[in-house]
Amino acid sequence: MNDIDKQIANIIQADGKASSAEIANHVGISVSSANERVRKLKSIGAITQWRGVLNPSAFGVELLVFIFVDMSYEGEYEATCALTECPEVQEIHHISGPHSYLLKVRVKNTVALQEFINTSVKPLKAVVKTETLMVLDTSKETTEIDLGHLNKGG
Amino acid sequence: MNDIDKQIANIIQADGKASSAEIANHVGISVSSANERVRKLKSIGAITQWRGVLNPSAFGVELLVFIFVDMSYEGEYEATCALTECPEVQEIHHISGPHSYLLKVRVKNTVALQEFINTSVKPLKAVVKTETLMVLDTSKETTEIDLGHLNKGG
DNA sequence: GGTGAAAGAAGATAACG
DNA sequence: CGTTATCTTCTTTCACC
Repeated sequence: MNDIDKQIANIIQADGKASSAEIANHVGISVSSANERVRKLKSIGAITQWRGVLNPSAFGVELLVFIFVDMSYEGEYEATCALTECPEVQEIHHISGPHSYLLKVRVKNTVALQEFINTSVKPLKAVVKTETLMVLDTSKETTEIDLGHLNKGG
Repeated sequence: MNDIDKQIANIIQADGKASSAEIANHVGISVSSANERVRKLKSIGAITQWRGVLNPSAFGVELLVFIFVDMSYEGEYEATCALTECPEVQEIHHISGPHSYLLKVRVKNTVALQEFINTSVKPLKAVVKTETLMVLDTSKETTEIDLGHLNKGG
């Protein structure tokens, strides 16, 4: 994992459709070498997947919310497993602070949100309390990580 | 935008490397038709981009945090613009409730977090207060949206 | 909208320097 | 690690239903 690998990863995380030729040109190596590096980055789990990103509202999914979920220790594992299975749940984070978990959830509308909370969250044994934050507007949303100055702070 | 389009979008959001032939097979149309539908989904903005997803820890980015940012109205726009430019910031959501904004931020470690808050957040005029939630563990993280039962709740 | 065929581009593999 | 050659696969385009 040297600087060229990071450059390649950076290209791919910005454009999943970048061809091997484009990658090779940008980092200044041959196509076959670029191919080999991408293969290796994938095999060691540095690049985990390729995805198309959809515009939720184009599919009628208009609501984005974050939900704090407070859980008791008993049944915690089962609860997170159940939540993982919910297609509306995009992210599940175990967090520090007064709340146990933070969920990122996308649903069609408030009716669907109500239904999700009532049928998929509240029935879980471990769930003690929930607190929902409605997102009014999202000005940035990317999966890109900062590979620009990895020496920062370390 | 019919059912076949949604099926195609669903395949692509799960696997950005799915070939036209694979897509065509799965939805039961010809390769050229599948291609045309993908082109159209892209042109109408239903599919916004293709991305490779990196494993942050493979690149030394070990910390994920959510930061509540309270802002005054004055300078709010400039502040969000400035935050948008920060590579550490993956998401910026304007939210309801006592806090103004919720940021999703990835940095190398606590030192980098400290530096980010001190140099990129606190100096912004509109920023009144911040509250940082540390993520201890992430059990699910995807960009996929639920296209399975779009009639839910509507 | 959909199909199938053909030409061009890109990917994967292997031998060699 | 780069080059070249080869094989395979995907994409794009076009004429046609």
